[in-house]
Amino acid sequence: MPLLSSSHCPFRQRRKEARPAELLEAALALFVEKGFANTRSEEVARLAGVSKGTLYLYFPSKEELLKAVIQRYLADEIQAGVAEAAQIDGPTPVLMERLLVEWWLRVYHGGASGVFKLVLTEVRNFPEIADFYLERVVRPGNELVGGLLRRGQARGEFRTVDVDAAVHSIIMPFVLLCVHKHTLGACGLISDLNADPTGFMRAHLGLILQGLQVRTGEPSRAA
Amino acid sequence: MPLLSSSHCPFRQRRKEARPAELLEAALALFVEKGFANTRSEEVARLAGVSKGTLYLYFPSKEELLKAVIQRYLADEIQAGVAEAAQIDGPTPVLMERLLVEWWLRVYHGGASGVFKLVLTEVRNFPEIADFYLERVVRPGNELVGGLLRRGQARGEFRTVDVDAAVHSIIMPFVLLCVHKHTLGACGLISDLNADPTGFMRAHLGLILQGLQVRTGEPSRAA
Amino acid sequence: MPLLSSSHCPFRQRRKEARPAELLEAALALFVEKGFANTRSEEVARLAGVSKGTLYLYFPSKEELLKAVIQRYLADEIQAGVAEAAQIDGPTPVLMERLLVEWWLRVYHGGASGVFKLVLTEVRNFPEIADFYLERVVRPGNELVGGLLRRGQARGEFRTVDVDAAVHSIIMPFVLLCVHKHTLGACGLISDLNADPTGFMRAHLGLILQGLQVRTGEPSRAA
Amino acid sequence: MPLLSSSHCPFRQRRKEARPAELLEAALALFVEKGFANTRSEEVARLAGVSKGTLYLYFPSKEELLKAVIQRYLADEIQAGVAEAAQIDGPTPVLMERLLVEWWLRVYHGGASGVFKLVLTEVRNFPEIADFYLERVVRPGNELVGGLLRRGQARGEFRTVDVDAAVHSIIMPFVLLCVHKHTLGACGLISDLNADPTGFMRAHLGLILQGLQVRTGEPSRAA
DNA sequence: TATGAATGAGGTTTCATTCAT
DNA sequence: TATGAATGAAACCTCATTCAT
Repeated sequence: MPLLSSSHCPFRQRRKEARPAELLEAALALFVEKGFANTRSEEVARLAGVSKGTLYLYFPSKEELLKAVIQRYLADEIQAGVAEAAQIDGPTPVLMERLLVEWWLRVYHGGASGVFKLVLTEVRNFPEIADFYLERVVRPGNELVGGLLRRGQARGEFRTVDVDAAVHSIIMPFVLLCVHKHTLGACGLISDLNADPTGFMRAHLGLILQGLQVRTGEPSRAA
Repeated sequence: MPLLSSSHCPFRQRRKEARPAELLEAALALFVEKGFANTRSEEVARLAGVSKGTLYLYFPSKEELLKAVIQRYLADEIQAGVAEAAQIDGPTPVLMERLLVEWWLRVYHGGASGVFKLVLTEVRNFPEIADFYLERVVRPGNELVGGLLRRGQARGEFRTVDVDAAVHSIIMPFVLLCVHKHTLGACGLISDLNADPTGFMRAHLGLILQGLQVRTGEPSRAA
Repeated sequence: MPLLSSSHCPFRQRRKEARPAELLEAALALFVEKGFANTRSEEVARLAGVSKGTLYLYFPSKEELLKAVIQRYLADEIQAGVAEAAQIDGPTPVLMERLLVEWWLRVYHGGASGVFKLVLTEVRNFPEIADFYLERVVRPGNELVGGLLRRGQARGEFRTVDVDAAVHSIIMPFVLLCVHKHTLGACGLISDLNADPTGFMRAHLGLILQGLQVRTGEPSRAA
Repeated sequence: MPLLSSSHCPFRQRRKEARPAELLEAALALFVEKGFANTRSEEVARLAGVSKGTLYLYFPSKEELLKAVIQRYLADEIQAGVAEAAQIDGPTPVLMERLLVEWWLRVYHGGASGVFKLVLTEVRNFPEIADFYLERVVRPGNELVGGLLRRGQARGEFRTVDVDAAVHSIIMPFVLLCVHKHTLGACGLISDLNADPTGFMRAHLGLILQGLQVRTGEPSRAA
């Protein structure tokens, strides 16, 4: 990022560089809340504190703005999680608990949370989103969790299961939790779920980890 | 005087009674595929084989059509599942496997499948949908699965777990599987998941059921 | 009117012959109340107790229905007034008072009243109406009142005035009173005027008749 | 930063300020000519030299445009008349002749003329118009003329009559003259009336003033 | 760089009229 | 004769996008 770019007029310069981020933030909030088609581009501009025309200086169309929002808010968080995963060590169940719950809580409370709803809502209309989402979100996510599962199996900590299916069993509730936050949860309902996301995440992972335990008398893969 | 007016026109009469269902079917397909806002009401009419104006003879507005679609396609399937659950008996794990997988496969392959996407997509714009969805879908569903879990715990088949959380651990992947069918799955991607939904459902439930098993040495609630 | 026309099926026959009148009555009420463009042809049919299609068996279009309404409800009343005028005799001021007030009260309380509003409202859109209205309403009316004025002048009862202008001075408030009944008067307002139309008519004619009196010292035409 | 934004665009600025008046003028002409319901909002825009969308930048709906037209074109003229009346003095009959005929000729030839037709045509559909019309037009008008009548009676110039009724006898032909200008008069007919409005107004007022004269031998109120 | 006035394609909805029964 | 389901032209209004300033 050009933190110290071209020099004249420092104030406008700073604004100019901040604009895209401000517009993306406004767009994320509104697209998630009202849906892409129901958000007027002027609303995005106003929420970002600029005028309609200015939006088009930074993004060529509303559709490109949508894509930019998704890219911006998903890639970061996912990559952070993957990077984190590479750095820690210890018994896999403990590791999974620490890594997944902590990571996903950041996702849940951060900007990326709403993007899950946005992607589900808009992929059919903008199929390019699918490619990006699969490449940058689904695949790294699956590999991260799948890697942990295989690690646990290799170390004899987990019993032998269909890794791909288990990955989905683990991740899907996490994803849907985010989606609910911005759909039913935003209507003042389903309070039990979104009232205590941490509690649910822990309970969910606890259930799954027990499901992965090596059953007595059953030879684990590592044995 | 048309003394027989109530049935004086067999062909048109039959059409008149068939229209609403035909329109709802067309609306479901298009709303799920393209989103509510991106579907022109004329498209719905054409797909149902009638003209723009005819749609408005049966539904007062596009918005009411949406609500009718959701009501029509969800209530049926859910109630069928609940009714089924009341009639069978046997060991709870077997029962869960049979009931949930069979039932949900019908949901997955039937019309209700797309409604999950539709609800997630549109609740924020039409909050009345939330009430209906919670009352008719979320609550009965949670009670069905929660009842099975408590039954298993009471019979000493399952260990003691947070029932509400476990319900979500079980159901959420089933729901998201339906949503994926109509989002990423419809983009020709994520073939592993939507290529073999039965396989995933079985694997998922297998993992969960093992997670619910009474651990050796741990006193179950029933013991 | 064919009161005893073709013989079979007396009930339907009677209905069939009553239909046009019933439709005209319904149309008058609705056109006056809501305006021509804001009245749906189905509403007219329903108020007349028939279905949409039946209306078109009797009138080829909504526009023709409008014209028929105006013709039907104006011609009668006006001609009645003219006919009446020819039959009475006596001092012209007394005659005018009797004739005009009585006649116009019938108009005011009858169906023709609303047609004045209807004509003012719709002539610009259907200029054929103007011809009919002028020929059948304006001209006979003017001639009736003008005739009375000239009769009074000839008999030395009225001073010499511009007859055409005086005709309008006399008639216009009568016409506007009818219009008000269906416009401002129908909004629950201007109660003083429409609360006592007879009172106003008498007072108005009284003022005019005094205005027509032969001034002392001024030679009347008859002298 | 656009520090001078409030005036940074002289040409467009001037247009922006001129637009509402231009749109109101176009709307008046078309609404009076074709009726409110028969005038497409795009026609109004085109006549004002702008596009459909621009109209909606200045008026939120066609209905609001109608109300704005009525307010704009009536209030001005009426208030001008009232203001004028307060400033002159002399014998009441002379005063009435001068004031009413001059004032009303301005109304007749100005924009307000058509609004009378518009109000009569549309009050039933938009009852809010009635309140405004009564408050701003009917009441001031009645008070103006009523005041003159009472002044004349107090000064012994007029005989005792029902003031309210006389007010209507005076005003109604003036109003209907305006209405005729835009209805029958616009169809190329009734030429005698609208060919010489001044003549009619004078003749009408002359007749009324004679009707108000103190009759010989009758004690006037002032005597 | 930033603005916001202007555009016009496009969407929802209405309703006069037709026609099979 | 009477019905009312069906049609589709036409109206209102929105909003993404442009461009003069």
